[in-house]
Amino acid sequence: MLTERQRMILNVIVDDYIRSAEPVGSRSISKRPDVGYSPATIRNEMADLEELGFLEQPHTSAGRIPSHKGYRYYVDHITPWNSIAPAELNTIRTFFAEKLNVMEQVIQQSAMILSHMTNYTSILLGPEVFHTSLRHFQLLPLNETTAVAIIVTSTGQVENKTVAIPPGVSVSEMEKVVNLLNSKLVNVPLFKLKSRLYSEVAQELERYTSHYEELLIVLDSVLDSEHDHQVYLSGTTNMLTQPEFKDVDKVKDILDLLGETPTLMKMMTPTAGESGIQVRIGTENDHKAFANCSLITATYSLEGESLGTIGILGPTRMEYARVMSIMEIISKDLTTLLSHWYK
Amino acid sequence: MLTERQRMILNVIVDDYIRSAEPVGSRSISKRPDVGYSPATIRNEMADLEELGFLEQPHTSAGRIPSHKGYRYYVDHITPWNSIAPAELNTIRTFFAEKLNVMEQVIQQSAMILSHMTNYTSILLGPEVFHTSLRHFQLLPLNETTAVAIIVTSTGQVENKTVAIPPGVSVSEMEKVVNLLNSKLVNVPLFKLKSRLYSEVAQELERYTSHYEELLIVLDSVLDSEHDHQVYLSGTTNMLTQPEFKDVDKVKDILDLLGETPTLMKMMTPTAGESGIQVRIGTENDHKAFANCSLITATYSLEGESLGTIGILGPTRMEYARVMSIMEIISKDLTTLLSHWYK
DNA sequence: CGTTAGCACTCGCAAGCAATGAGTGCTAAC
DNA sequence: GTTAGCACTCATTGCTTGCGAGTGCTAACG
Repeated sequence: MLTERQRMILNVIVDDYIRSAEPVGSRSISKRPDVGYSPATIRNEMADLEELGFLEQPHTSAGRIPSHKGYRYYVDHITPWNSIAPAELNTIRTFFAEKLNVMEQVIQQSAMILSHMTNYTSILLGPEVFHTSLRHFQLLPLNETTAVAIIVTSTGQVENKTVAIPPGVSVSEMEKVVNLLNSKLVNVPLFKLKSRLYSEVAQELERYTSHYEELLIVLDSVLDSEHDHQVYLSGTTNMLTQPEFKDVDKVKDILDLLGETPTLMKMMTPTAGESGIQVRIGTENDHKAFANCSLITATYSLEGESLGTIGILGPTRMEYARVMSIMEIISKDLTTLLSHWYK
Repeated sequence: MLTERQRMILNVIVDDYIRSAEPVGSRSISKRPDVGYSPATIRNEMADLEELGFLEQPHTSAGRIPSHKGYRYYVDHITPWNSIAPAELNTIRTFFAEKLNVMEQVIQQSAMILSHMTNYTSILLGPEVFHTSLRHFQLLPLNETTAVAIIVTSTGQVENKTVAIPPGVSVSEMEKVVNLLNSKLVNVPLFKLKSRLYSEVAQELERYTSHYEELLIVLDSVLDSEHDHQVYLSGTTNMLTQPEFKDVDKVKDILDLLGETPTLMKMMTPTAGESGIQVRIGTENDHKAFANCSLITATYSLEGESLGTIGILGPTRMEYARVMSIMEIISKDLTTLLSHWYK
């Protein structure tokens, strides 16, 4: 569809624009040592590329900038992802060599590394509910009226919730309930807990205690605990350093959106069947606030099943090659780290 | 020091500037129905006020704006904190009437209410370590090599940490250790835990187990767990809506600072001996990034001892009266909520 | 003597305008 | 097919000008 020369020119334009954030003119392209054509020739090709929809002109008499389609082509044809210095690779490697034994810490630190290395905003999604099951359930009384319910998951995460003890329920009664839950619900995936509570536990519970209904309500609320505050952000203010976001209003929309955990989760949840590194350019993100942003995501996994997602959000004018290499490395390293842990 | 009329004029100027964010001229003051003087008279007074350091002129031939000293005077002489609508009061009251039984949730929600009602940024400091003690300690084995240590505090907070089990330690040994810790350390303030571990527990531990040293290292790291990730932010992007921060560079510094938890903690920790509502205007905050911001803080307490701090960060041109009323109410309500809980 | 009217003066700001220059499209020549 | 040349476009810059909001000062007024 595109001639070799057109591809080359498109590449140069995207690269240049990523660097400078300014429209690229024919003259500056022609002056590059690896381009052997005069400005006029370049101009002809650029006109063609614009007609094909790969380039845009902010206004007549300005240079060209890549269109979304142009970025898309560029991204789809990035060849060998060089563009990452050995020193940087080393940063990553030494990080993962460190002894980190809390999942949450690993994720958090990974987010920081990502945003620092790229100068964009990083969004990490923790291990997902779907692949995590209950390992242990516990209830610790605090005083006569309240207790802490503790849920330990198969990935070692611990969630807790303070609950009110229904009046009249004795300690031994509570113990029985806890034992019942552990025998019935261990190894059940988290997202199935609530349905299992009703299908398997409820009847038996009725036999154990007279406070059947109150207890069921409490247990329901415990198992309901949101397993979704597991979105980690880092480098949000990096957005502000990008020249395209010097307009405060635009950036506010973006930052506001970054504050909405549920939205982020939806955005970062991989579409079924897709794996590897995903790039969503500009309006391909279905949020209007991200119309001028690109989101690059990758998944990390355990035993072939994807556990979570790492993502980088930046302007459409993003250093795709570089970011994609970094993501590739980090997602792989996360995967191996996890498999070492749980083997 | 100031005449009645000067005070009145200063008040009008501050009020006006808070509303409009634009320098206030003599004419507009004179036109207010409650001001019975001509622009010329006002001008004379304004010249005096400027000489005294209460007002500033951005440039000749512009109106006046309050200086830091002017704000300070204004704040110190705010009289009846009216300025809060019954409907708003109701919002707060119904919020605190809701059944909230997790400390963390209360704090988080309070942060949201504060930022929503004021349209500024709210910073909340959770209950401090100093007034919290250990209620319960627990160790849950995950598999042969790792376990989750769980610490429940007297305020109902639960912290957990994954630790490696020293090889060779049996389950019964672990249980003994846990029992020992509970008998020795319950009701000890969190910040004393580590010293008590060595002074009271260590010797006895040596008699119980042959893995004395390894276990001590593990326990040390467990009790070390940072109790400091308890700064809650809400409405950070509200900063962006203020006209004085339409310059992205300034706002970036502020947002960056807001991301630094330790700095925030330091800033929000009340200076000894001070209580009630504190206002720090402009450069009174010792961070250069906050030179154009004001920080209003209040503490909430339990049984007379202050537990934590709530704060609002906004531009120096802040609705002091309004914000201070809201803070007053919320800090009091937080205090009563807590005392109801723990009584 | 405090207050006010009047007036000259300052100065930021917006509008208008010309010069600049980067960049284009087109045509004709190589 | 490539390139040199040229007329044209248009955002940006710098400059001038006029406007108006606001001041400070002086003199007059009750």
